[in-house]
Formats: sequence, structure tokens, C-alpha cells
Amino acid sequence: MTNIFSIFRDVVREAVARLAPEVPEATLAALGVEPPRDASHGDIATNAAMVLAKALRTNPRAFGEKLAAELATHAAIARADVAGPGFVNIALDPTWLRARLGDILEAGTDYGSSTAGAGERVNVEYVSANPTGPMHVAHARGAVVGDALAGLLAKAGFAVTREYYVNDAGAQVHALAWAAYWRYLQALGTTMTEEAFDAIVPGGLQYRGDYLVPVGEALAAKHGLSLASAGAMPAEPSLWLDIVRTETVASMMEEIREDLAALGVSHDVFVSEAALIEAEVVQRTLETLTDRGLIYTGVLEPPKGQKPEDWEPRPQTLFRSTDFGDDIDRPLRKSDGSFTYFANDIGNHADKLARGFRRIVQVWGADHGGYVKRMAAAVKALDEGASFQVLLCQIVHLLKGGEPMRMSKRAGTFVTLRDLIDEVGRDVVRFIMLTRRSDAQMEFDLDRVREQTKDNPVFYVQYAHARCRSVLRHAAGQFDTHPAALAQADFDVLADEAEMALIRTLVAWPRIVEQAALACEPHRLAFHLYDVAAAFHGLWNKGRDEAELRFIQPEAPEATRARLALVQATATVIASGLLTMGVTPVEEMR
RNA sequence: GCGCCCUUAGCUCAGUUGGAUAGAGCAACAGCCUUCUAAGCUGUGGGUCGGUGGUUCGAAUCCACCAGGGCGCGCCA
Repeated sequence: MTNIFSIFRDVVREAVARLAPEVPEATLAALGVEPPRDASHGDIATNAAMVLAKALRTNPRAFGEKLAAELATHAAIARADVAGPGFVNIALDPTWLRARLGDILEAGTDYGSSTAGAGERVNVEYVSANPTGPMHVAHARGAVVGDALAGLLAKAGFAVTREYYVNDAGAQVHALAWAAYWRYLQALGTTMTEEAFDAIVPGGLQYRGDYLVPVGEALAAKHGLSLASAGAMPAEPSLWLDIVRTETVASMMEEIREDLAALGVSHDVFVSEAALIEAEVVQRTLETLTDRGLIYTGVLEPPKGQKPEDWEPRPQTLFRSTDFGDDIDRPLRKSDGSFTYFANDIGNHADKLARGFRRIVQVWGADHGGYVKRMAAAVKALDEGASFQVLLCQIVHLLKGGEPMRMSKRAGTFVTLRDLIDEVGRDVVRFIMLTRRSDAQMEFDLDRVREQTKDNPVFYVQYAHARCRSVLRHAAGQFDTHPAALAQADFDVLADEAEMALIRTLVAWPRIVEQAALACEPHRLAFHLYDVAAAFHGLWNKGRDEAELRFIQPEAPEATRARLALVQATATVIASGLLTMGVTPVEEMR
């Protein structure tokens, strides 16, 4: 166990148990052991006395005094005293604290990994963009947040499955097939005009982008004229529609996977909506719900206040989502009898549950906010004990030199995810996307993130890591810089305030990982790495004024070894965090 | 009209799931380059945590209502 707060929670509990054995376990659970808000209060603070005072019929400060005295007997605790309304502040023995550097060096980038998740299986679904075209920049945030969250949960000890739900059923994909078919006919040299073709497409020709041209050419190369009528004219849809749809979706998914790979995002499982329908998963799930009386035919009320232009009351197949916390019951079938998107997604979630996942996390765009309640209701209906959590990712405003970038397909400024990655690089995209809470809107300035200054958080953190590596490279000729060797150093040389501050920041890492994982908030990693970098840059700079704080001191090999251990530990924690976020720790800045 | 999310320093945002005197960066001002990378560091000023009530030892955090912004609201996905 490397989370020192977990260690001392046990220490505090044991102390309480010795002083007041009558305190019930349930009361003990509310007891918090945390970093104090103000570092001058010590290393660790506990609210134990305040939480227990009522049960013990004493006042917090009185019990706090006893607890502090008891805690002070612990070997790793230098001092414990009562402050404020009854906090017990603990100052750790500096030697014990420094020895944690050994833990970091021993663990390597596994430092911060924990068993908090206890191996519980979690299904994290993210991206799930429609396979109707290349990935757009709007998909970037969800992709990064989902992927980083998956990595974070894995680091915290969950058994994570990264999943992509392919929306390959329904009208959009139908329209895609027609659009690809048009490119196929063009590849064959049809004499038909686009206007004429548009006229025969149900709902009109959509997806007119060039990206389907190669798809049409591939279809032509593979199938020749067999999917068309004489003269490269359109044939009956029954002849080609399924084939074209299947192959076009496959082609789009291949492109999407490549785009995601360029972002360092990958999935373990791709679930096909069409396959779930084909395998009758959706139908069987709805039958189960019907058997339980949760599906009925009814007429919905029009939304109040909003003028329903063409509102007509009509009977629909509805799911009783209101029984599970939703605002209205939700339709499951379209008028042509086919399933709604929601119905299929119920099947998707039933499938996850059937595969043994009782913890499901969805990463959605903010425009799906209105969809959360109904899906939560469906999951609850399927399995009351299952956990269902949604991360809504708010919109990202792309800026260039402080000016908003307007993107539109029509204006020809269609910005794909690939464009963005090519422009600023994969690591920058990933890091920046994690510098805000996912449910807060964010600004992404393409110029700012390329600046080699501390205004650019990506640079700032990467630079700290590169500086560490640079120091270790310089020292390598004269010292054994292997972590195992450095772990043997006498850390007590590290007595300066700036050094201790850095050590405290490093040692806080396992707790940050655990808290971020349990809260599903990967951005906390980025913020903590920023703190680590700041502590390190501060120490580095202090070494300029006070020569005895410099890392490499040829005349003082023992002190140097201890400092190199600190530098190595810093690099290790930053690397541990960046790798969890899917960002490459760099060896040097170029 | 209803639901969800948001509102914290001039700006962009954190705030450890209810803790102590609410923090960082930018911008402003004042300093620091004989050096393992100054691509950085140090200091100063700056707040009615949107508002009003409530819950309790204790609220930016939880609850209610109100104001402002965003998203959504019967067979799109």
C-alpha cells in the first residue's frame, strides 16, 4: 500500500479503537484522513475527534487531545496536535516521509497503482461516433476523456473493458449507403447527374463529402458492374443496398479506427447495433420488460409550453421509464414497427449486463444530456444493483490566436480530428482535453498550445520531466543512476523546504489516482502533474541561488545520490501520470 | 413550460465528495540569467464563491426557491 493516507487512516482507527473501543464500526466509517488544506498544518489531518465527539459525549477538542497523544507514540509520527474546531493535525517524521522515495523508485511508473477497484469489471463506452464519415474535432474530447478514464480506472485496480458501440443500424447508415452507391456509380462512369440521383434517393442524397470517393472506387473495383444496371445506372436497392451498407460501414470504421489510433485511443470491444438486432438481443430484452409489465401502448402528452407544430396524439409502444426516475415514458418503436435508437440501446446495455458488467460508464457529448435519465432508468429496470454513470463532455471552442474558429462543412473549413492531431500533435490534444472538468466548456487555442512557455501546461509538465531526464543523463557518467541503486541513498540529506515540498507532492500521487478514479475525473491527474512540475521547477530554480541545493555535486557523492533519487522519483511520478493519460513523457524538449 | 449541466479574482479555471484564513495560471506591478536548459523561478495587489433562505459543531460543496448562461424535450442518432 503506497497511499499514505490509507496507511494513516488505519493508524488513526487503531488509535481510536484503543481509546474508545465502544465506538461502532459505522461511526468509524465517517472518519476522514486527508491532507490539510494548509500545508503549515502538517502532513495529515483527521476529523476523527469531531466525528466521534457526539457518540463519545465529549467535546471534540477534549477527545482530540487524547487522540493526538496516542498518535504521537507512533514511530512515523513526529507530532500530533489539536487545532481549530477539533482537527488533529499530524506531522510525519521527515525520515519516514523521505523513505517513500524508495517506494516510488521501486514501483517505477506503477507508482500510484492501487487495488481500490478490487478487480471489479467496468465497462467504459466512449467515442461511439456514427460510422458515417471521418472523425470530427468534436469527437476528440469524448475520445480522450473516455480513454484516459479507462486507463485511470485500470490503474486504480478495476478490470476495464473499453467499448465502442457502432451505430450501424437506422436511417443515417441507410443514407450513407446511398451516398456511397452514388460514388460507386461515378467510379463506373455513370452519365447520370447528381440532381437526378438525388431525386431517386429516399430522403435525398446526404453525405456528399469527397471522403466517399475512394469507397465508391473500392466498390467498383471489387464488384465491377454487378451492383448496377446497364450503363452504370442505379439498380434495384434490394440488389445492392445490404452489400454497399456493410462494406461502407466497414470502410468507415476502419478509417475511424485509424483516426483514433493516431490519437492513441483504442477499444477492446466493438459492439454492432445491427448485430444486436440481428441476434434478437433487443427483441428478447424488450420481451423481458414486457413480461414484467414495463412496456405498454399509450399516448404521450405534448411537451408543455412548447408549441407542437404538428402534434397529433398517437399510440406508441412505451417503456415505463417514469417508474425508474425519468420524466416521461419513452417510445421504443417507430411507426414502421422498427426499434427506436433507445430500444436498441437498451439492448446494448442488457448485453453489457449479460456479459457480467455491473458497472457501466458512458462518455457522451453534452447534447445527449437529455438522454441520461431514460438510459439510467432502463439499466435500473434491467438490474437494480448495477451502477450506471454518465460523463457528459461539454463543447470545446477551438481558437486560433484568441479568435474563435468557425467550422462548417459548407464553408469548406470542415475540421477533422486528423487535422487537429496533425496540427498540434497527439500528446497536446490529449493533455489539453484533460485540463478541464469534462462537464465544463473549454477553450482550446491552437496557437497557445504550441508555445514553448509556461503558459502552455503541456509544455510545462513535459519540460519538468525532460529536465529530470537531462539531469540523470548528465549524472550517468559519474553515478549509478539506476532506480534500484538510487533507492539505497541516504535520503536524510533532503532537508530543504523546497525538497520536502516536492516529496510531499510526489507522495500524494497514489491518493490523487484513487480519488480521481472513484470520482471518474481524469482531469485531476493533469492538475496534480502541474503541481509536481511547479514544485520541481521551483526547486531547480532555488538551486541557482543556493548552490548546495543543486542536484549534481561531484564533491558530495552521497548528497548527489539522494538528490538524483528525488529527481528520478519526480520523473517517475510525472511519467506515471502522463502514461495514464496516454501522453508520452519526453526525454528532451526540441 | 419541463429536465439536466454550469455560475468562484479583470480573464481562463481548480477546490481533495461537508472542514480550518477559498487556491493556481494569465493579465498588472517589482525582482532573479558566471548554472545540471532563464523554454524557468520569486514576491505584491486582486473575492459578498450569482442571490436569498434552510440543514449542523462547520456550507463554495448538501436542500428549497430565484436570477443569468448552455444543452435537450413523441417514431434523429
